[in-house]
Amino acid sequence: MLRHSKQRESIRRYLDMHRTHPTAETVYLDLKQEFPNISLGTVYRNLNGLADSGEILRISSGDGPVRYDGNTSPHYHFTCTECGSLHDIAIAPQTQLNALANKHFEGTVTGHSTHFFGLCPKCKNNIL
Amino acid sequence: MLRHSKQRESIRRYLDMHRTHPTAETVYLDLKQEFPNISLGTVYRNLNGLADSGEILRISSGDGPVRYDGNTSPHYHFTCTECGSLHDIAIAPQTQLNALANKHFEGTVTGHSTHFFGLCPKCKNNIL
DNA sequence: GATATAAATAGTAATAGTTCTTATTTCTGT
DNA sequence: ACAGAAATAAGAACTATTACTATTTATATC
Repeated sequence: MLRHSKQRESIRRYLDMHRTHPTAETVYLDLKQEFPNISLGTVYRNLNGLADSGEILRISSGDGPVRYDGNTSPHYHFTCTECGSLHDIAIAPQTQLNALANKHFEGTVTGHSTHFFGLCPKCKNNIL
Repeated sequence: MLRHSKQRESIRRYLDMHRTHPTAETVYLDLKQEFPNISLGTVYRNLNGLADSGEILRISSGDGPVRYDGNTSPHYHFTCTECGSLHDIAIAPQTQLNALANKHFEGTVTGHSTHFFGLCPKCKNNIL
């Protein structure tokens, strides 16, 4: 039986208000203002629970810590190879990729995860 | 100045002969037959060096250890959500994704990494 | 071939990110 | 109010990887 907790509610609200793709560590440090005794384990447990139930997204660039996203509407992500910043890319789900992959694979492809790389707007202009 | 080493040569050869997408740990344990004193650090250093110079590929599914691939010809990868096995998917580079992403992003998208998920042939048949 | 030098190694410590364990606290149904 | 179950805080443990350092090894030059 799932029970209410102030901490989980606060984590959910944090992700809903901040569209900064924070790490567990960032959420933890920020929520310490509200809950001085909150523990990192609680943040991880709840972030992963929320992600498992589809209320938030887990973003992994393949490098560095996992980031979380309160925006569950379909979109993709981008990491700047220069400064490491993470951005949203508003393109529709590329479901044709799954279909294409299925044609070339004996198993069943049900999904994919695509992460883009390049230069963010800031770094694009700061190139010396 | 880059110098020859028996260990690096053996690691390169291992990746060239085994198309099993091994982890650094697996390469380490297997090469111990040939070099009983080889160290895990040496394996990591060389795998990463080879990947940086484009001689092998680094594969990250976003979960678990990095895997390495001696097959540098363009292809994609798939992880079975049931058993965790990793497979090749022989589809051509989807460069149009970068173009599409660029249209919806202020920065410059130069590449992407796509990883597929689903059921491998074995697990597809073993569903009880 | 001997030798100097810089690169690579083995062995191990250290780190980053995350999960696990346990005693305590807090929900919530009765 | 209270019992039982779920969630928590605190910290230990774990996994994957990188860093450090003394020693070994490759290779350019003599």
